[in-house]
Amino acid sequence: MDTKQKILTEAVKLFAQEGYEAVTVEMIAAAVGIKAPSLYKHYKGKQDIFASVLKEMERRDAENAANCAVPEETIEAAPETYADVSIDAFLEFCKQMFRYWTEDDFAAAFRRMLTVEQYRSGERNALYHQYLGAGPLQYTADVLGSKAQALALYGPMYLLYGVYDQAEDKAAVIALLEAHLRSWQAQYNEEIDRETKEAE
Amino acid sequence: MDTKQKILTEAVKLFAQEGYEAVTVEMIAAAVGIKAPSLYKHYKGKQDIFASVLKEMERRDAENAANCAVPEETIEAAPETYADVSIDAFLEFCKQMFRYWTEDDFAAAFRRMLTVEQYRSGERNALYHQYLGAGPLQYTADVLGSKAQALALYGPMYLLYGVYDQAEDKAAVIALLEAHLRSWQAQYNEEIDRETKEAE
DNA sequence: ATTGACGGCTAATGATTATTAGCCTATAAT
DNA sequence: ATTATAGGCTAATAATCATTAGCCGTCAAT
Repeated sequence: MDTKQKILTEAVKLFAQEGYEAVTVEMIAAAVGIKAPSLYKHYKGKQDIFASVLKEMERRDAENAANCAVPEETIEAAPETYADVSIDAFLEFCKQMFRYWTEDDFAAAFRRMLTVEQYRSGERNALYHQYLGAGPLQYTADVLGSKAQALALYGPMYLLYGVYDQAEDKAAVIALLEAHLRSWQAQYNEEIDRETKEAE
Repeated sequence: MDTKQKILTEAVKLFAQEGYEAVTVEMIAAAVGIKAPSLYKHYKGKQDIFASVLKEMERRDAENAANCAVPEETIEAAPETYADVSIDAFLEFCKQMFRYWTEDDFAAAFRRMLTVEQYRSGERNALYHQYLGAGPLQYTADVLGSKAQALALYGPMYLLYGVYDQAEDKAAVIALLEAHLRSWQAQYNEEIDRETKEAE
């Protein structure tokens, strides 16, 4: 029972580090602590393990999304009065997402796996962008109502994923993220002010 | 003569799309238009081809850097008077770099290759960050004298690499990049003003 | 007690693949 | 003219790998 799950968690780590083709079923089996043929008692083959990793991430992502208060109708519903508090909530959501994709072992490995597999097929490219690239960027743009502001907010976060991965001091990267979110908000507020004045 | 070079340009494209392990020497040979054993008249083997791709990029990068007016002592030398024109020059340099890493076929393929190979060894990870990750970020921070500003400037550019790769309308991404550079500069100028006033 | 399924193992198989051996042609240099 | 080299080819080799066949112990349910 436990073995079937462990195969997925070890496989995603190996796929992330080596890439799908470079990982042998023997490597996965060794990481789990069994022999290669035993894997076939749980999955139909290597492809099936990969597909199951995708399914497992889908499951975990839904689970995680349920735990985060996703701000749905923030700006559109109340652009004036509640803008500040809504933006605060959205930035908190951004921070939670960042921590999820870096600190959760499975999610972090999955992110790296998609990164190294993204160019191998249109399907994988779509998944990469859905989870990590154009997807979050578009979502942020929808929330903020501005593509340029979305780029200014999410771009640095996206870069920090890679910085986090290789950083010795992980806490320092989180601090850098928080500093970014604060300074983005300051700049955002100034632009809102400017637009409000221009509207007069 | 031409064959030896073509092997590198076809190999880097394949390595980018499939990853090193997933590429067979036969695939490279087919892309070049010869049979696999003929590759060994030019290179010692697959590893040697990969190593030669790295060397070739090093050569091209130096060549490209020579063509770009790299602003060395911009801010440090003249923080007050020439700050604006220096920043302009640096932003132009950023744009040139972005175009190089997206529009130059070899550089774009090399960037994707490093992206998918970055986790396979410490050496490759170091190369990835030198060319694309922490390296440019650090350089930008040195030029601007601010890590936060470097993140705000380079983060979105880094994200746009991925957006560019999958975009149907490449010109629109370049336009997005230019809009980003302009709005970053506006925000940067405001922060400089604020700091100047606080200093009084 | 027996049975059957679950999950491990070893051994075998067939495909793929990097690399080498050895051959042939054209062309440039002596 | 001859010769040597560069650069292509086919055929062979040895290794690696995914997958299958078939065996065995454990343990829960009948």
